[in-house]
Amino acid sequence: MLKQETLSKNQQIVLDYIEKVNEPIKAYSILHNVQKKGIKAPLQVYRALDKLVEIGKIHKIESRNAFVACKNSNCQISKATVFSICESCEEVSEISDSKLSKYLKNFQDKAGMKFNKYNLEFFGLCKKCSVK
Amino acid sequence: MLKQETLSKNQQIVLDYIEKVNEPIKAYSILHNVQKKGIKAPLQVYRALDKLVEIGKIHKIESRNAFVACKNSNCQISKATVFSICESCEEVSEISDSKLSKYLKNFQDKAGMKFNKYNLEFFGLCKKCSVK
DNA sequence: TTACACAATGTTATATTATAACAATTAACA
DNA sequence: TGTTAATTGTTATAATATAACATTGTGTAA
Ligand SMILES: [Zn+2]
Ligand SMILES: [Zn+2]
Ligand SMILES: [Zn+2]
Ligand SMILES: [Zn+2]
Repeated sequence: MLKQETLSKNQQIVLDYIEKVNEPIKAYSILHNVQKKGIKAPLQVYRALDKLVEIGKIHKIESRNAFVACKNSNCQISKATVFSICESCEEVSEISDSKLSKYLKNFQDKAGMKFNKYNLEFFGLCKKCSVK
Repeated sequence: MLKQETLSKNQQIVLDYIEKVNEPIKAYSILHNVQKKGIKAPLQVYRALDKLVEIGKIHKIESRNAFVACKNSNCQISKATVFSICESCEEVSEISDSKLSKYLKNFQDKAGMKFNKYNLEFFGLCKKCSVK
């Protein structure tokens, strides 16, 4: 079987919603908001989320247990993610910095581990919250 | 009041256990293992964990919801953490690489955010699991 | 076309992780 | 000593995530 190129019904419903809200959102919040589309149980959401993360359409913000759509068309594999998170307003942005990416991709630890993935989360204050 | 320099009873019990096991461990696993010391409820564990994270004695591995003792005497503030995680055996190590630290500390994103903290998790296969 | 394999779905129940709320106690300090 | 903040104890509950199993859909190949 060829690799799936179209999303299934539930996957599409969940992705549509995540792309619409355009900010990190939690699984149960997704559930509440797609119930009118026929998705009834947490598992249906989590399964869709798993798949969408796997194919890089969305990312999980680990420190927040939240999911956000990928806006970075070139990270379709979800293997190298960098986010900035405002600790005041919780605004999250995906950072796309080729120099940083290259640096991290090539990073070698002393124990000789073979890395195939990383996730970096920066925390601080966004511009708006800095001036408050 | 001066900044606390000694740990409270529950904080010390939890820290002792985390340092003893010397690998990432989950909150409820800690709970089960310190019940003989008189800690009875999840909240007692979580409160101790919060404090220990805050003062940098332990770190949270966000992608695993687990906690590990800090072995890196110079990151007493828990504001700049880097881990390698083996996706096969789940071994976790704290990476201390001054060049990487400096690079990340000085990283500036395009939106002008002021960062005061970061957490980086690398995923891959450790040496042992690579040869399997 | 039929049979197969696999992906996706539906559903119920349950496991795991974490916090709310409130009362009581202890420790630091002016 | 009186005041404040930190810590503890306790019960209940919220929030996040998965197990298990039956069913349906979909692409592939005999
Ligand atoms: Zn992305
Ligand atoms: Zn902000
Ligand atoms: Zn550390
Ligand atoms: Zn390993």
